[in-house]
Amino acid sequence: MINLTNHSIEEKWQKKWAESQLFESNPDKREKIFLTVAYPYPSGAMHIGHGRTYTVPDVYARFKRMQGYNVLFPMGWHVTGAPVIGIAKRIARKDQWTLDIYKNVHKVREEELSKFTDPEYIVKYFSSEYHEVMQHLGYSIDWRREFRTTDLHYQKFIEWQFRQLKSKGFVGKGEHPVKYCPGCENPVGDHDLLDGEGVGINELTLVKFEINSDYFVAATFRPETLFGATNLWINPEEEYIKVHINNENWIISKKAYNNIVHQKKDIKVIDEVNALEMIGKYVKNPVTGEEHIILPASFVDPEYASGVVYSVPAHAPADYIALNDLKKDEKLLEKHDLKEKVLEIQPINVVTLKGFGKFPAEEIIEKFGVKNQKDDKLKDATNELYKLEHAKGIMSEHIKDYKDLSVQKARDEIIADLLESGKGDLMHDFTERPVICRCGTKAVVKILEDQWFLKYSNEQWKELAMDCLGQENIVPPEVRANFEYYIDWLDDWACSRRIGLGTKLPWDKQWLIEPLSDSTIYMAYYAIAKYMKDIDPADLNDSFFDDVYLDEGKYSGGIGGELFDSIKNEFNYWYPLNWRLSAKDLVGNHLSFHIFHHSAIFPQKKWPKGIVVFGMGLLEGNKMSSSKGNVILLEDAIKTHGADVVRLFLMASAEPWQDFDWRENEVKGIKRRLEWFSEFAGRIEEIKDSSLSLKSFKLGKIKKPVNKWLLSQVNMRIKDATEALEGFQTRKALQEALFLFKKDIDHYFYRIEHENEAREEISNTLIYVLSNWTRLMAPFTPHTCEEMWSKIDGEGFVSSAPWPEYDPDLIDEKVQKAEEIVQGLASDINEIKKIIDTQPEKIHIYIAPDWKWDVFKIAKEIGRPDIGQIMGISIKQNLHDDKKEIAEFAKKIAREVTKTKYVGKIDEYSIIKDSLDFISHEVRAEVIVYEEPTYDPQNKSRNAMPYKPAIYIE
RNA sequence: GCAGGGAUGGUCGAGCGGUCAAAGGCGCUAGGUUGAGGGCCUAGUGGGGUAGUCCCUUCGCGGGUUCGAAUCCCGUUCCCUGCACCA
Repeated sequence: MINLTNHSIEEKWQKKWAESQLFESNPDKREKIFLTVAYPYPSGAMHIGHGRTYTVPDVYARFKRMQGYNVLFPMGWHVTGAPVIGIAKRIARKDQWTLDIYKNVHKVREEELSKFTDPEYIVKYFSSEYHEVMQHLGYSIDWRREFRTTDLHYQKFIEWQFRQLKSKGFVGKGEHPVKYCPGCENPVGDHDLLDGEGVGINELTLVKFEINSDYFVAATFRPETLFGATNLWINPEEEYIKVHINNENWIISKKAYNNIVHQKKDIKVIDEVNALEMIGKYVKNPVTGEEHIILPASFVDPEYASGVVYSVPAHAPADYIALNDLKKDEKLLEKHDLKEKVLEIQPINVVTLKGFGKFPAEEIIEKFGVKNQKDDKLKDATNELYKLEHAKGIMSEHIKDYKDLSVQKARDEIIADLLESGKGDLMHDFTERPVICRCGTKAVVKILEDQWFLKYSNEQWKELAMDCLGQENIVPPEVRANFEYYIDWLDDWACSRRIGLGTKLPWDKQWLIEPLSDSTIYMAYYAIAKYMKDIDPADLNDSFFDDVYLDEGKYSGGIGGELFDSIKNEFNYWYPLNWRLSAKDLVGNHLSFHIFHHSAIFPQKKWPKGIVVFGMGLLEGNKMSSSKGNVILLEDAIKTHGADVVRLFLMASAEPWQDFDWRENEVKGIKRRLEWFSEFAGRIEEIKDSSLSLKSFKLGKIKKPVNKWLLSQVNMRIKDATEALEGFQTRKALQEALFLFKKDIDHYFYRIEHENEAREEISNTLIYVLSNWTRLMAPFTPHTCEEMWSKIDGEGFVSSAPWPEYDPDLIDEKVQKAEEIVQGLASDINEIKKIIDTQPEKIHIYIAPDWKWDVFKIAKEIGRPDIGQIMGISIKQNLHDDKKEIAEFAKKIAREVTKTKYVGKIDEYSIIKDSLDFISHEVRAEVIVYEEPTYDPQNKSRNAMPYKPAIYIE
């Protein structure tokens, strides 16, 4: 047995692999496979969740290598991006929470932690840690190609990539809303927030209601309801102001100005407005031309949007109830002298909604039991109605320009119309509040101007991307629909950033290239990365990349011709990429970008060939999360369980695209299974009574059914495991190659326990099994398998041994069925024994006569439980004299036959005869099998059926 | 709301027209092995019945197609994931 937590064995093989340069892949005559997995963003320690991500490609790479392919599996470090900047700042600020996480979860030593005020240091620290852990796990990575995305060479590559995209017209300039902290004067990401994580940004429509050549500007999510407006709402307890913008004066709340000022150019405050005085005045509806009164409402949030709302009591529960509240509020009405004007306001229907009357707002308020405008249930009622009308609403008959349109469609058209006619505008606000920066300042939505975009909205580009996707293999196939959806849906993507590490936009150096955009075609960089250490970045001009990657133009620069040629050859050998592996949640951006960028830059023959998508990791049923401390570090897991156990568990507990759950208990189970496997050779030696060697081993002729059975099983497992691995189904492959296989072998050992003859045939069978099994397991547990392989004199490394190929001639359904018959017979006898509750001395077994086999075959060919037809054909063929018996039998098997797998006639007599020792032992009695029922006092033999011999116990 | 995926026995999870009372793991029960324990091996793990290989109920819920459905179709309820500037 191999001690799995004896790390010297792991180290020994890792060292030998490195010394023999086994995984350093160079172009040669063989067929190649190039696979990459998303390079990590090393802002923390590597935990078991990451472990699965990187073990899958390693297993596949090892598998393909054994199949004879030239496999390239490289690794790099994605250190561009903003998060580490925030982390470094927080460490510098001695933020306790951050310090705790890094000390206790990421297990960074005190003296190292003090250097973490430098973001570059953080990524360097963790990328070397990742590197080490990956080596400890025995990954078959070609480390000569390792790089960081801040390397000067890489930056040259990215600059080229972006100039390419720009020259093709796929990069454009525009504006874009972001979360922004006025205090820090910087855009903020989720990790920079104290509160408001995951909050989105909504677009609202601004509608201009004229009053004395100025405009009250109301914000709405539902501009299609403008036709049902009855009045305007403002909050009389808040301050309102007049601002000047685009030669217009807008009236909005003072607090709203603090947001809008970040979104509109050339906007300035020109006057204060007395809100109370405005109450009772009239504004003009820009689409209907009607006059609406301005009324007071406490529900109007002065901080949200513009602080002005127009009222649609027919469809907005808040408006409806605020109007009712006001109608009842004698004091307030009196105060503003509004009584008559308010009482005459009636809701106006705009949207027709099946199942509702003219005023759905009224109905939904009753349904939810909302009491007044301060009731919490108001929000639920509003959401409910909003959803219903959005999904199923139709514009009513009397809305002349938009009638019969769906609400969704009408809304889009109205927004476009308002913008075009200058009667409306757009603004943004958060979906939820509050959103607070870690510095304590309230964040706002800011429109960044001069922002650069990747124009994923470009139709030609989308088409290219679709074409590229169309020729790729997607694993699992269900996510293809996802890709199609996202490629269609993706809009322009802001690809420039103000803060973070990364490459500067080559033509506009104030911007950094955003990290999801500088990691889309870097697989092409791996192909050339191993040459970079001897190359001056200055020699990597655009002509270099044009020539190497696109075979366009001619390189002019300092790199020598011979060297240049091998770089170019190397790329053309490895590209296109065969497999790209990444996480499920990146389908909508990173992986789609990968497709977009390849299709834009590379000719079709260099387009990627396949994508594999990963699920998430759970820890004892809970989501793994470094920030919550709910992780196990890989390094720790390796120390306690051993590298192979960790690998095995990660591969066996779920398919790559499913979520896996790290349960300590099950990990221990896996460990025992692997120990069992590593003991296997020892058990064979015990049986053989001498040491094993694969040198000069030959299987020889196998005669015994049980040995044939095992050979059949082995070959079936090889076949199934290989097919599973071809499709990245590591779990299924291991079910076959380890768990079910182990059951076969348990069964086999149990079966031959009382076998004293044919020891040589048995040990030969077992050595055959061992040789195949060790190779079958090698991609999963390479250290254990190398150790076993060397102990049995396998040739070279098992890592480069030929992958076992199944022998179709050895997979024999009849042999498998025969074993089933023996098993079934023993358990049937035991069942009957239990029922009659005696300890018999003799058991007689009768097999089905030939005519029953014939009838059975006929029944099988008919395929349906049609007794008449079975009998008809059987009688016509004159299979048996006694028609009554045929009838009886036909009736019995009619239904049975649809449930039984028919593999042809089996010589049951010799099968059972060969297994008499085993059956006798199982049933603890003497067993006699008859070819003909020469002794059958109770006429039990008539019960015999194909695959089900009859039994008589006495 | 939009898109995608899912609901299987105590639990995790295969199966995706007949070989399905439904693989395998874990858990539980019994037996064997062991100095005890662990481990390992064997058997059982929805209910009932019988000299037998059978019957009944079950794969979210309700219908349907079929000689036959966990598997196909329709409806319905519930759950998970993503929806962007975050790697």
